[in-house]
Amino acid sequence: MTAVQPRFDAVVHAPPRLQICGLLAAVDSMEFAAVRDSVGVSDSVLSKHVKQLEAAGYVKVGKATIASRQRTSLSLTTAGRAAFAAHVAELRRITGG
Amino acid sequence: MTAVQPRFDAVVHAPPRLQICGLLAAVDSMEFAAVRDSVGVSDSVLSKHVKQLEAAGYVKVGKATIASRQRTSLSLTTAGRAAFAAHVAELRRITGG
DNA sequence: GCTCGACTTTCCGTCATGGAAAGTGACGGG
DNA sequence: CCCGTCACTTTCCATGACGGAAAGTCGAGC
Repeated sequence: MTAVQPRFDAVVHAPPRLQICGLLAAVDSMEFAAVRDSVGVSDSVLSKHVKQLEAAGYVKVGKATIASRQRTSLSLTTAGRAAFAAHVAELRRITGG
Repeated sequence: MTAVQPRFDAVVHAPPRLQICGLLAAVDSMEFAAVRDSVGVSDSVLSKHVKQLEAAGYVKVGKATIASRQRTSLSLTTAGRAAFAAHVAELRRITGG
């Protein structure tokens, strides 16, 4: 049984962060700008939410200077994927999925 | 096509209210005390959340004096079921369900 | 040294939320 | 009839989360 233990996680539940996690869960990593545009928030707002996810140990921020341009890549950590999966499981439980 | 249009609904999204809607979606109606205990909140908190759901037209509150005891029953309105379904659909979309 | 791009942080006002406690209305008892 | 109880409701109050705007930071390049 690889069933995830449902666990409500407030850090993941907030709308903007749920979207961020949802996006990152589907890929290996995504760039800051791409996430910002997909989620539809401003730089400062995304930055602040990412900071919270990072503080929780859910997101890893990768800074890199590629082609003389600063590129910040975001990706979920193992803990982040686990927390997201657990939270999604809890949502399904609550919503009768 | 009985597909529900995904639509994020902040009123439904808040944890306590998501639980309330989840409970009510599964039944015809439930009593105030049962919901309060299932959700695990205090009288005042449940009352306030129910009030918000009622204001949004999602929940119908039925007052009845049965067996000399006040009984408040809660149930989702048609709009409430629609909003809940739409929100759940949106959550699935976001979480890659 | 200065500017630019790409984020970050700070500042600030607003709104949501929960706990505690007082308030309300309908009964049933004394 | 007045009183206490039950089952909620409302009010009061203290946090804390959020977002927008604007200033700040940092490496690259001119």
